[in-house]
Amino acid sequence: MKFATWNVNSLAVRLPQVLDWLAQQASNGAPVDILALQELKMTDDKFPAAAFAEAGYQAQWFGQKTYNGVALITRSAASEVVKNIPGFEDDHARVIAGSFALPEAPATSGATSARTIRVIGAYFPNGQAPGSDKFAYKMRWLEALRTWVQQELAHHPHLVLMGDYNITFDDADVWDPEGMREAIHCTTEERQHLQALIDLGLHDSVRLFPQPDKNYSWWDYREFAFRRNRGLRIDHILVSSALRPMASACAVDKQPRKNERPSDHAPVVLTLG
DNA sequence: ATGCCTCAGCTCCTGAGA
Repeated sequence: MKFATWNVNSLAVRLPQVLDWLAQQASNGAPVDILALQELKMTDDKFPAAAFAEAGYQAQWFGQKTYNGVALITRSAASEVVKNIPGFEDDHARVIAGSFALPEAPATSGATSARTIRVIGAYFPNGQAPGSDKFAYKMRWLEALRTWVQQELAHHPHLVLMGDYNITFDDADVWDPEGMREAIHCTTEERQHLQALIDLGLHDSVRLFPQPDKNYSWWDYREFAFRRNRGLRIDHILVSSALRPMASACAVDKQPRKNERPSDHAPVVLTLG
């Protein structure tokens, strides 16, 4: 079972690249089962559901004009779909969650929660700069997310939280750690929130496996940052402790960043089983 | 360089991204 997250920076612009990438993944033997998209930048009525259906995918989406917007593109049907963090007032479309059948679940337990996987796709706030109103919103959002994910984990031991976190774990995720010391995406406060998610019993999938040096998921469009590999690792797939033993591979796929007119983010891909 | 690139929108500039 294959999971992926990709901030596409406008689905209207990137749709052909997403469809090509899904087709290419399938032709390589293992199709993506669940793809979380961020930054759709479109209203719900503009979502290209028919194009995904033609490619063999169902979709759940939560759009917004100009900014934000998230979706789950999936081979099987979603249930228990939730949009945004319950109880947290938010003008932004940043979260979409769904439950899916888990084929690899242990046969010993008959509980529904053991046979389903809970998937949360999220576009974490950027935060702009420490001390700004947007940073304060990011902190409030992170606090609400943690509280909700804790509740979700209690009901769904098999849980994946993936998306554009807009937070680096540590200096290894930053091309210039000294230059970006306590800058946005790298502050102690943001990293404490990320650690608080880990402390709920989640694991950074990428770090479960050997990775290349300077392993990033986002590169600025400017200054030839991708060519120089001046990037950040801010897109993450966190898996719960119950799922961790099933993880067999996880990596950033840099190939789509080499496309003509690419997103500034590359997809991260996790294989379970 | 409070810029550099890219995208959306009340589009020939501005806000936002990260």
